[in-house]
Amino acid sequence: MEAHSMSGHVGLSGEDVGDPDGFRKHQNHHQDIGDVLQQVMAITDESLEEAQARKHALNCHRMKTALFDVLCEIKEKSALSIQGVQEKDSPEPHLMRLDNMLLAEGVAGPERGGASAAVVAAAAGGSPEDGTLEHAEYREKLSQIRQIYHAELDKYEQACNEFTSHVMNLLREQSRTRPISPKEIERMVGIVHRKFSSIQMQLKQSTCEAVMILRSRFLDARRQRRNFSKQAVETLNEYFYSHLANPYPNEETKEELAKKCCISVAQVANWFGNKRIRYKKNIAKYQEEVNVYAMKAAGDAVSVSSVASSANSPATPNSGGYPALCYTPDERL
DNA sequence: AGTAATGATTCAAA
DNA sequence: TTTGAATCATTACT
Repeated sequence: MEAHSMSGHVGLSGEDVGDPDGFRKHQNHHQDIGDVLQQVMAITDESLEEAQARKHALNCHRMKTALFDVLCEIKEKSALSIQGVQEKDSPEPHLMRLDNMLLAEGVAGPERGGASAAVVAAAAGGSPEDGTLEHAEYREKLSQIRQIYHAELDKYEQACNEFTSHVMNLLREQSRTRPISPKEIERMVGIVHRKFSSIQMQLKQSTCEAVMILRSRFLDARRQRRNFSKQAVETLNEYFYSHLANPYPNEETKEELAKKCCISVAQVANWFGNKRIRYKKNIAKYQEEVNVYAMKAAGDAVSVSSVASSANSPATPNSGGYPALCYTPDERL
C-alpha cells in the first residue's frame, strides 16, 4: 500500500489501477529499476573486473531494452538543448597567421634552400654576394628548428589519432548501453581535435618565436655591417655639403647616388638620415668636413673651368688630399 | 682594452 | 610615407 501511494505520481496516469496483475507488475518493475539504478550508481566504487561483470550483467538484463528506450526518450527531449550548443567553428585568425609565418620562414611546407634568407638579406640592403656564406649557420639552425617542429607535429598527430580512435571505441562500446548518435561521436571527435590543435598552436607559437630569435640573431643587418667604400662616402658627403641648406635628395637623386656608390636607395636614405641628425647634433665637430668639401667643390669648379678655358692654368692646389686621379687631366702627363 | 665612428633599426610624429 | 630621434651592434682606431 505504501508503495502504491509513494509512487502515486507514476501510477496516476495508469488506467490499470483496478487491475491487480498490472499493478503487481508495475511494482516489480519499479523495484527492478531501483535496483538497476543502484547498481549503476555503485559501479564507480567497484573494481574494474567487478564493473566489467556488472556491465555484462546489465547488458543481459531483461530490462535492458526498456531502459534503453527510456534513455532514448530522455535524450530525445534533451536533444534540442544539445542542438542549441552547436560548436561555433571559429576560423582562428591567429592560427592562420602562425601558419603563414611558418610557411614564409620555410619551417612548414616543402624543404627548400635558403631562398627566404637570401630575400631577407637583399631586402636589408646587403650586397648580394655576402648572402650564402653568412647564412650557412642560420640555415643549419633553421633546419634544426624545422626538424624538431615536424617531429613534434607528427607526435601530436599520432597521439591525436590514437586518442580519437580510443574515444570512438569507447563511445561505440557505450552505445550498446545508451543511445549515441553518429553526430555525437562526430562532436566528441571534434572536441578532441580542437584540444589537440590548441596544443599544436602552442607548438607553432613557440616555433615562431624561436625562428624570430634566430632571425634577429643572424639576419639582422646590424650584425654584419660593412662600412661603405671611401669613394661612396666621398660621393655622399659631396652631395650633403653642397646641399647643406637643404640636404634632402629627392627619389631620383637618391637613385643616382645609390648607383654611383654601389649601394641601395634605402642605404642612401639611411646615410642621409644619420648624417643630418649627426651633423645637426654637433655642427662644430663637422666644421672641418664642411670646409674640406667646400674647398673641393671650389676646386672642382676651378678645375673644370680651367680645363674648359685654358689648358695651362696654374695648378689647382690639391689640398684636400682627394684622389688626384679623378681630377688630374690626362694631358698633364 | 676602451672608445669613436658608422650603418641599420625602431617608433613616434608630421 | 618620410623624417627625426634614440638606440643597437659592429667596425675602426688608439
